[in-house]
Amino acid sequence: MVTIYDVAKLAGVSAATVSRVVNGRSSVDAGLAARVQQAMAELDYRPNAVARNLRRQKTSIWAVIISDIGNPFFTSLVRGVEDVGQAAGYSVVLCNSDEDPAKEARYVAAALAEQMAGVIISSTGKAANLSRLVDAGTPVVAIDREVRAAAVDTVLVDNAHGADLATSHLAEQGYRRIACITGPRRLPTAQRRLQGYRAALTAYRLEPDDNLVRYGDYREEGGYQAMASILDSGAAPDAVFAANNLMTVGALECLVDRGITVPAQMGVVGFDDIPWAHLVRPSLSTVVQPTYELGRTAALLLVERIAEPTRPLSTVTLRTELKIRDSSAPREQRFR
Amino acid sequence: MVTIYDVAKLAGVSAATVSRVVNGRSSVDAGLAARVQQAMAELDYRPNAVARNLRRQKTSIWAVIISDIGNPFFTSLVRGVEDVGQAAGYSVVLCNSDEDPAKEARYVAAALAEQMAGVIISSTGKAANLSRLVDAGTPVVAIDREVRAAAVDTVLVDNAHGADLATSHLAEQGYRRIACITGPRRLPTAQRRLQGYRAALTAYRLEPDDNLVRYGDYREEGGYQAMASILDSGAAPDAVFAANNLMTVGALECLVDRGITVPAQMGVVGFDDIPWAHLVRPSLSTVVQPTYELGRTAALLLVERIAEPTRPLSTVTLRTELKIRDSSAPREQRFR
DNA sequence: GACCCGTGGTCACCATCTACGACGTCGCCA
DNA sequence: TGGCGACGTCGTAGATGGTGACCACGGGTC
Repeated sequence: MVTIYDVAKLAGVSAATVSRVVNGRSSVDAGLAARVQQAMAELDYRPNAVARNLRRQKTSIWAVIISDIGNPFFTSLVRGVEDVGQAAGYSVVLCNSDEDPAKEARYVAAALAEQMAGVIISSTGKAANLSRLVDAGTPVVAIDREVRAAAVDTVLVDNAHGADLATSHLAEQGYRRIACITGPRRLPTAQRRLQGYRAALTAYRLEPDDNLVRYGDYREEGGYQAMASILDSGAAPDAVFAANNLMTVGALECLVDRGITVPAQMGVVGFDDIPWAHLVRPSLSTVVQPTYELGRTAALLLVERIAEPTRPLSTVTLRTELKIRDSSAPREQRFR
Repeated sequence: MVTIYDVAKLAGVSAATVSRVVNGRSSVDAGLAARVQQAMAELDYRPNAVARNLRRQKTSIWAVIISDIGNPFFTSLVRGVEDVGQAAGYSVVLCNSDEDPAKEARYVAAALAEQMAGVIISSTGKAANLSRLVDAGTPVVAIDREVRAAAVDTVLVDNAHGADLATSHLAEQGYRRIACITGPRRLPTAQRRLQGYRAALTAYRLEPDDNLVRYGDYREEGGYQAMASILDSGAAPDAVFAANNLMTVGALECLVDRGITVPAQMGVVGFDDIPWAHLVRPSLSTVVQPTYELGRTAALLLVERIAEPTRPLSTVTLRTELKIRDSSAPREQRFR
């Protein structure tokens, strides 16, 4: 490995001068600087980031800890983070916790041990993981999922409102027995989306029925199971609102398997878009989240938090939007 | 930050002893070890990985550099890498090059500077990036895409064979004017898949026609454009083989927009599965790659390479499999 | 009494950064 | 013109946290 001393020796200066040239922090005589530059080029010198990190007590890497790499929700979110991060001089690496608090804890520990410059995290819900970062002084931004017990900047979408939109839309289309498949109980997004669903029922004077509600796991399998369970319960839904994209897919699969046609026999609206939603037949109505913007916003917050660690906490809530496609076609056209 | 010295002072031992307890390398008296453990717990001591990395001259992190985080192909591949990596004591972080050699170079530079323990990379094609890693002694495994000019272990799928399978299948189903949308010219996977397509044409005595071939960008947009271009050229295809999943989706969209029905007017087979392929109507026939296994195999090779840096290079080629669904239904049923 | 082994401390080292001080030059003023 | 202060530039030295080679010590064994 070529070190700063090798460069210094070749250029006939001290290591400190080479360091100054590399970092451009302090003024160095132009002639000397040129000699150093040449020596660096000649030796193909690359500063050792590990040593630099140790000395500076921080790195120039951000960790983005996401809860499910298989969920396309995160891909454009990550792009948003990356674009801002790169522009600000950071490398962005991704860690996949797979909804497993233990795996999340591992990555949090790694981020701490490696002294990452910042962390953006979609938490599995364990506040302790976040607090550990905050206590160590690592700048953190929570994304998609708020963590009440931890004092961190947060970027959310208006989950309740989006769910309300979706459910209201179904109600307006004439559906009367609207089921809801929400996410894991412990996740605030699941709670909020359920709230929004219930608010819409109330607004449209539809009878709430616990037999129409299930808690899934935010994955395809869970959506399938929940849909099957609702159907088997005899609750006789005529529509379903699924609280995330993968569960919507799972629910659809279940409906296909049971020979239930959408939307003729069952209206469907999902929360969060899926790629190729328009290729799926029938095309899926969904609550669309501004995923890229979510990532961007989180990254901007992180930049600000790094620049000013003591600034007051902020929570940014972004708007969702209902995208109406075929799976929630008006019921009255067929049955009234 | 709690350092090893703080722990040492509290436990009344030297820092070296604490280090020994932490790493369990050398024998330490049980009583002392217990005191050290207690002191560590009391202070919530976490070893500084940066300092350790500097001293040891390597980290315990793997970087997986992928070319498109939006492509679901990579998600299960990454899971395969992670499962093996975690088991072997490594943390796995993801870097997204977005098919941009400059971004790839950035991440390679970061992996070098941070002295990553190993790198698994799906290269954009710039051999220089790989060689830089190899020259610096970083263990590297190329995945999905071979890089001829670089001396690295490689894990591939039988691209030509898979493309041959897909094209032959279309031919057997009675399609005669089979188009091909392959990937960027510079990528070996694109070349191999085109080879396989041509081999199948030859085998079935179908006339090759350059008007039926396009080079896309492995993204949705490129698939759309390529499909449109083929249709506009007057080449009159009756089927199309698209050389990756996202381009297949793009091609389908184009067909939908033009009112061309699949498979009645156009048979379609894609390379690499997409999630929810069975929900898309018509359901998509695809060449399925063993993505999880790809990741797993690459990770295992990396482990071996780390253990034995001088072992001879190996290339593992995994089998693909044709999954027949509705988009390639027999042509003769309708037209003969 | 010599040797060995288990145990634990000392110290050099990893590559880089930076506070501090030294040195030289320049300008200003007497 | 000489002296002094200011400033720019550069080197020295210590610091960053942890590791491991080496050494010292003490007790046991032959």
